[in-house]
Amino acid sequence: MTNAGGRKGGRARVERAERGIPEATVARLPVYLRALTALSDRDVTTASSEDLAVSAGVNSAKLRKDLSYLGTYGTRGVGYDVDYLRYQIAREIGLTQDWSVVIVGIGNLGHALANYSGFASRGFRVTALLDSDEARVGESVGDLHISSLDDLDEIVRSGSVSIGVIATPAAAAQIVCDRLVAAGVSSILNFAPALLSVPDHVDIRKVDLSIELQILAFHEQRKTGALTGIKAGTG
Amino acid sequence: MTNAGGRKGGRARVERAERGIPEATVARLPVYLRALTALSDRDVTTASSEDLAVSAGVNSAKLRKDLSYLGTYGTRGVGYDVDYLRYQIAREIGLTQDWSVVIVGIGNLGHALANYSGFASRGFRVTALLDSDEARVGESVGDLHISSLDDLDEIVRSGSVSIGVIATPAAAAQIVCDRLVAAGVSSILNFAPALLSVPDHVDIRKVDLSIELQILAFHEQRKTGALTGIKAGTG
DNA sequence: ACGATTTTGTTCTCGCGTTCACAAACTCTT
DNA sequence: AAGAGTTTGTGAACGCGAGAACAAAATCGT
Ligand SMILES: NC(=O)c1ccc[n+]([C@@H]2O[C@H](COP(=O)([O-])OP(=O)(O)OC[C@H]3O[C@@H](n4cnc5c(N)ncnc54)[C@H](O)[C@@H]3O)[C@@H](O)[C@H]2O)c1
Ligand SMILES: NC(=O)c1ccc[n+]([C@@H]2O[C@H](COP(=O)([O-])OP(=O)(O)OC[C@H]3O[C@@H](n4cnc5c(N)ncnc54)[C@H](O)[C@@H]3O)[C@@H](O)[C@H]2O)c1
Repeated sequence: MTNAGGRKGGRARVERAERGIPEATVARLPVYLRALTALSDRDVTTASSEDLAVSAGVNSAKLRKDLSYLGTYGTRGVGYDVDYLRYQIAREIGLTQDWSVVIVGIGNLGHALANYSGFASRGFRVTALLDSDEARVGESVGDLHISSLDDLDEIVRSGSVSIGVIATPAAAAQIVCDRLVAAGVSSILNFAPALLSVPDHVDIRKVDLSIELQILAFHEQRKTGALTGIKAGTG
Repeated sequence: MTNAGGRKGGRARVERAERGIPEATVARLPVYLRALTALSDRDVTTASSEDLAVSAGVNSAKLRKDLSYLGTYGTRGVGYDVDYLRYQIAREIGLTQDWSVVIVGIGNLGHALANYSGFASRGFRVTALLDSDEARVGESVGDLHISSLDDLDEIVRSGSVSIGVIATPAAAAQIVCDRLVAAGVSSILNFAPALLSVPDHVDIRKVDLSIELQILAFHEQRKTGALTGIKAGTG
């Protein structure tokens, strides 16, 4: 009776794809990479999964399982060679090549991103800054100068740009996104607080600072037992 | 034989806590809030779970289940009253009160955050900007001027600050974090690419743009079939 | 008044991710 | 060379979250 509906039929036997790395693992690989770099900088040549796990802030079993998806790079009884593992993870992520990035919307946030040196050091090369505000076009930020959005197609094509960063107001985000996609960009990082729709072949990730603060506020409210709900009082 | 080890004993019967909202749900509440605000701005007074789900970019069953953790705010056969639901979610998150925020590290990113109007409109009030660089102290950014880190304790105490944002270089992040905690801040948003350790009663969230780009790069590499691994060639 | 229609709230099932636990594989000591 | 010690890689159990499905509850039409 509980199961009156149609049955689901046979279980879809999913052959473990040759290279099917779980999404949760992918998100941790950069963390491991950072931990390995830190160890390498301290001239540590070998590290156990426990050492690495501490550096990365995760459980050691999880770390070992994550690494096992990439291959068998450790030595039982010894641990992992720091530089070797670092290279393997970098290769897996795709950091053995440089990636060209365009930033669209060079306002407060766009300026900060354009000036950030931490991208280049991780293999991301900001090749163009775009803005629709004609007053801003031509202005220079760091090594680059701001180009018009109309040059997008040419820039993407000639610069092999595959990653686009959206730092425009929310109202413009979808339009900018569409233009990026049309120009051939297939990965997008969105800072605007807006829901963007993209074709299947395009990957999109969002960073929303307001949401982060709201999540903190939720827990903060629980901690302080502020169940009265009304307090505040900044006139 | 497979199960030779010690058994785990009785199952921990977890009474569904009166207010045990799953973390995944908490993370989506701000998204629903934004969707509701957008609908309200368009003078929509009532919305079904399907309408809302589309606006928020989630599955409608998931949305209904999420909302059911908060209470019974819908009407069967009708849907949800937009403004009423919006208030209930805001109250649940804790946005019926203002939250004071301090930003530490007023460099590229800190400036952008300080100038961002989107925080205030969501109930977050930046009450102080702190930097260790004496040359910067006194400089004004928007309405505020930059204070010395030494004033942290006084600022936190007198301003009821509960949320701290770290936008310093990674090397300074842990020290700054410790000082925030010592001053009484119990929620921290960290932009520095560093692993921070905090006491149990402190919540910490991180935003790491490099990690986001690396995740995009991983998928991008798969898409372009760039399995050769060696290419790049920026001299 | 009552059946048809709509839509919520909730139950159930499935799959993913986390963690424990341990055999296999390696090094080190004697 | 053999045993003791160490650490990886992985099988298995478990818990959480996603989504399908449906009964309950409301409105609408006649
Ligand atoms: N500044 C922050 O710290 C911060 C924090 C969180 C979220 N955000 C979000 O990031 C985005 C940018 O924020 P900001 O503070 O830099 O805003 P901003 O107003 O300072 O900058 C926006 C820039 O985008 C440009 N622009 C507008 N429409 C455009 C279009 N169609 N094509 C190209 N460029 C266009 C504008 O000319 C401007 O230079 C916003 O969506 C904001 O909500 C910013
Ligand atoms: N700028 C970006 O777009 C961006 C992107 C991703 C990550 N980040 C990260 O955000 C952080 C800040 O980046 P940024 O570009 O603004 O750097 P920045 O160098 O421009 O600014 C850092 C600021 O922190 C201050 N500072 C240093 N030590 C301090 C201390 N102990 N106490 C208080 N203040 C201190 C400095 O005086 C400076 O004003 C870095 O960790 C960076 O990796 C920045």
